[in-house]
Amino acid sequence: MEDQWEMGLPSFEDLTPLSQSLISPELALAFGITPDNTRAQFDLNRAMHDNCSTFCPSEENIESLSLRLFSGRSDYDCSNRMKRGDCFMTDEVNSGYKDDNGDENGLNRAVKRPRLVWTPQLHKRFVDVIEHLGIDKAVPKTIMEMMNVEGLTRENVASHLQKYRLYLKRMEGLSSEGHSTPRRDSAMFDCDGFGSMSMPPQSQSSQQQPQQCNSLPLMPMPMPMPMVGPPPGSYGFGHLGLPVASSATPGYCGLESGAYNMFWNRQRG
DNA sequence: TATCCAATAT
DNA sequence: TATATTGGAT
Repeated sequence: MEDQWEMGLPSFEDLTPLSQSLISPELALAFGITPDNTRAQFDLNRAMHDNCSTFCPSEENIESLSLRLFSGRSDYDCSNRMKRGDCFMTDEVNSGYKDDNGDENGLNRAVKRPRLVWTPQLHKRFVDVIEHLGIDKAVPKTIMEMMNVEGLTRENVASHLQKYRLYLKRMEGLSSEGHSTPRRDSAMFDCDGFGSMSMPPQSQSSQQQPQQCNSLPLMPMPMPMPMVGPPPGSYGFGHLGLPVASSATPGYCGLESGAYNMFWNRQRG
């Protein structure tokens, strides 16, 4: 039961090793990518941060590759973004793209990280960690580290945590108003979408010893991002299993199926 | 300098 | 609405 979030996830064997090239030799050839400048030569951590769709386009998406690669805004604030770790420079593709700064050479361009989709599985892990730590000790960096999810950034977690705290606050408000049952919009943080709310640690967290929490292993296994795309082996989305959405193409890669939206059954009034 | 966090932007 | 980004505070 505690491990339900693992259901449907690829097995370890199913995952493509990061050391393995993510693009076919044919594609590499087509884009003029030599072994010296492929992903395998990058810092693997950096590679894990990439949107797989950027580098593993399905054949039918190849045409939009260059758009997706550089559809982010110009790198006007890149030094800051780099510092915050949410963009990186690439010299990988010379697509002829011309950005706002008139840079035609395709070098040292900032590539915007695709936005993360918090799947129920991912959120479950998030909540597990918070329960493990206790809400008072749950800060973005710690949560990120304990979640042990490849590619997940502190900013991702911070943003989600902010929202989660707002949710908790709202729930507190409701309970203090005498609502015995939370409204259905708590489904937002409903892990499985069927009412098994992941309640905040709050009172339990202070007494809870880590060993007593069996929802997280003490040495958490690295968790790949949930797969939401084509199965491994194809050149579609999902080699790294990054559940990312391009802001330029909302809903791309069938993200709806993994996102909260399908669980969001908000009732007003 | 790194991080947190609330406000704000997208 | 969900998530990213910003900027002040620590």
